[in-house]
Amino acid sequence: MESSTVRKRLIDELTRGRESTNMLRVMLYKTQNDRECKSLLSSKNLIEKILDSFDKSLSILNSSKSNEVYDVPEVKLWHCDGRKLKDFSKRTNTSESENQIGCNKRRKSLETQIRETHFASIQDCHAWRKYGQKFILNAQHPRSYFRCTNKYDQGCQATKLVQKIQDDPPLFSTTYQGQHTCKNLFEESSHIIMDTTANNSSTIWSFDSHEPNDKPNGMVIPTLPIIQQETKEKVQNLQESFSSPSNYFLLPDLMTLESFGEFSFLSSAYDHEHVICPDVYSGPGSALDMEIEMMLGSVFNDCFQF
DNA sequence: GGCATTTGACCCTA
DNA sequence: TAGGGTCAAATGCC
Repeated sequence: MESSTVRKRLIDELTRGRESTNMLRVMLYKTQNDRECKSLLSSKNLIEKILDSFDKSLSILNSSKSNEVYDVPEVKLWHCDGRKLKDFSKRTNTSESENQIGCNKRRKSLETQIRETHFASIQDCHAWRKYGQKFILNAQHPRSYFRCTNKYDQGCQATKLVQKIQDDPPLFSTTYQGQHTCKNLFEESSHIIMDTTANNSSTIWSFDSHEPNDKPNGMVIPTLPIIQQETKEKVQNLQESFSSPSNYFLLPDLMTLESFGEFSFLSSAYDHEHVICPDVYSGPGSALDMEIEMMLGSVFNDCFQF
């Protein structure tokens, strides 16, 4: 089969799967607040579609005799201990070792993880502070450096660097270095809010689509959840309990987003008084959401890197 | 005023 | 020595 055809089929199938997954997620949240569970049957159908997409994609891959033309990433995570790193950008005159981001040539020795996404990573739920930006040799866009905001008060050594590696559709590569050793107050706060929502179901999770053309590859980017009045007070109390104004727990990574100016459509939600990070505002289905996001989201994100 | 971001300079390593 | 990573003063925003 011709490589371009295979590629197109793969993208089509994966796109379908991704759209279905997003729809499923919306349904699950809807079901969460809908005691009648009307959408359960449709959810089952969606799951079948997703599985079908996966099966077809795998079938296409398996039926191809060589993998040299597809450039499908085989490794999702790369480490600095000698395991393979993916070519990070369109460098042409550099050696392979120089293409290994954060490795070999530089001082980094901490464990490194690389993720490529169509957005600048908005759901890791850690507060990051930008401490540098630099144009990298042969890179089209500057690389931004972030450290955990708890670096000094808790000694957290986690850092990440974000680089835009493609314009259309926007593609970012985020390299996480080191583990968070800080106490993640997001997790604590989520428990408080979970209890609240479990009792009164006053939450609205809005996943309305924006303009389709605003999103790369027709991705459905959910709008941020809005907390209604009943939870407002508890969130305010939560915010007041934070000891320092330097702890910007509300949508920390949107700052990252905005630093790239690519997702200004989120600004309205970002400015909303009661908007918090989706991972923070964890309703009863939040664990499932995280799993979906981590498992399916990362899979599809990686698959789109042809 | 306090905080985050920007940016030039410096540090460190291959 | 080149170049990526980090620091810290300057600047801007709220």
